[in-house]
Amino acid sequence: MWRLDPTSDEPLYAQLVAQVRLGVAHGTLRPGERLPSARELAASLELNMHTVLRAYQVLRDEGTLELRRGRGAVVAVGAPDLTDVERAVAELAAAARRAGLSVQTTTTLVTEAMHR
Amino acid sequence: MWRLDPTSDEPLYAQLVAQVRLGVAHGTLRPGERLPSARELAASLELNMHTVLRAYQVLRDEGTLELRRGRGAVVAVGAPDLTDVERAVAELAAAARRAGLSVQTTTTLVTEAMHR
DNA sequence: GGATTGTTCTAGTAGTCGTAGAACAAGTAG
DNA sequence: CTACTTGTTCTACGACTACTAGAACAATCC
Repeated sequence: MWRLDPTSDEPLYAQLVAQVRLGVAHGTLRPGERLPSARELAASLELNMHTVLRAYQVLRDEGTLELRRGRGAVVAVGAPDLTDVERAVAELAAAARRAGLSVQTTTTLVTEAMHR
Repeated sequence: MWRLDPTSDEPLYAQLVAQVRLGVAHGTLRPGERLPSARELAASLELNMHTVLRAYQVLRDEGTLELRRGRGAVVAVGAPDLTDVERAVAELAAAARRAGLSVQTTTTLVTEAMHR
């Protein structure tokens, strides 16, 4: 876990957010599991504490994490069942690849479909 | 077409890019069709020409548009068949909604699946 | 009580977004 | 050929975001 690409156009905090979301969605991170503290993770990734905290706060605001002083960041309860979702994702990825669509166009289509 | 939201956190040029991509993907914009010139579109949307041109250049770099001086922006050839893709998108949107996933988490899963 | 950890504050640098004006080059249309 | 259109390139500016940095504070854990 925690593979960051500093040259990406995606902000570092957003990369952290995405990886935690994927971990929770895939079951790699289970409800109740404790993540490294902001200072700890920042030190090991050679980032600033505020960068990590910003990611944690985004995840807290969307209900993925619970943050408490002294204890750190804990994965919230209520992990959804993703078997249907993962099958649908695989089918979509295959269809989009056959059609020659870019990743961006595909995600744009998904975003459009979910906003209705 | 051309519905922009200036209050969105998504940049204006990115909104233009997404709309052209969707139009081409859905067949609303057909290969060979001519888009408004950058100055023209900027005037009608009350934007700066550079903002529109930035969107056009992104679309040119990914092969969606062809830009030529004096003629303007033309949709490139090679529009894919999207029947399979659209069915897969609809199924994924439904599954993600049932699982309670956010739009962002869902698109993150799609991006991850297509990068393999 | 002492250590840990999130919270909040100020502050600085770098880069992006959007706007703005201008001049230029290549193509179109007459 | 001429006039017009259109994309290309350049500099410049204000506003905002991303990231880093240091410090002090408050709630929690052991």
